[in-house]
Amino acid sequence: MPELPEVETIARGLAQRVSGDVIDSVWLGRKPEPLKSPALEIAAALEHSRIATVRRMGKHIVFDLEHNGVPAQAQWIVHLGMTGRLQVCEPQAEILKHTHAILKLASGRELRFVDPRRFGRLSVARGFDAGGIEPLEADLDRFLDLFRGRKTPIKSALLNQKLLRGVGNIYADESLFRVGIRPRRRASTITRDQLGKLLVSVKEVLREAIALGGSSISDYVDADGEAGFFQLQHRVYGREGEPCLVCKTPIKRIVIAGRSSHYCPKCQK
DNA sequence: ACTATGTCCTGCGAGC
DNA sequence: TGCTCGCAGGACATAG
Repeated sequence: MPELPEVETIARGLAQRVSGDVIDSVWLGRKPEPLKSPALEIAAALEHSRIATVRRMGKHIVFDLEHNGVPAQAQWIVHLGMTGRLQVCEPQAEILKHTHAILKLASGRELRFVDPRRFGRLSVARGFDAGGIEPLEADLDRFLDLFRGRKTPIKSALLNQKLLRGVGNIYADESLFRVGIRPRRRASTITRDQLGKLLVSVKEVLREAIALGGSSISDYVDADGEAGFFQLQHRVYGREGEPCLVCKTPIKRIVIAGRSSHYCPKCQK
């Protein structure tokens, strides 16, 4: 479900709501499938820890922990996959289907991880490395380096988290539309000048989306249960057959690396 | 080393 | 109404 802007929105909301709170106890669903680290390791790292900060790295949510004011070695890492949600609620709130983890907080509230499709992952790490570079912090030289000699379609390269972290299917399509590059264009065939413009539009799209609280397609909501509004700004994503907002040509949908890809055949070369 | 493809899951809407 | 099909904000493992 969530890409960089959605994860950023969620992490900010969580930071506001649970920073400073202490994790009294942890319940993890019996099936350890959504866990990347052993359940016991996760529980041991979380229980009796104070949540110092909550922040985003790529599409990951990082909880920095501390014990008695001393920063802990371990960090709690949450990846929401396609359908993962973190909800802060009162203990009496109905436990939703597909709830896989419940953290009881000293404030009396609970932090719950809900994920119907189970693509999300919970883990603990030390000095977590999300791989790739942060698009919003990328400078031109490092951005150009990512694509040098790559024959893969530019869309695939943008989605590769080992190169660039945080861009997903929606924002890749939207960024490419804004610079007029077709998603199937081989990365190595794009000029420096065009890649420079691509970096500008990636940043632009991500910043605008964050400002609107992300894109809510079917069920995405932030930590407060609020939907985002960037879906209203989508120019190609999800608009197959509808007229291009610039030239009226019907938007095309093709499949690249198993992912739906939307573009305007006239505006994008 | 890089690239393309299949797989993991559940739920929903479209079409019959 | 009820079924089947295709599709979904992601990331791996595997094969070539």
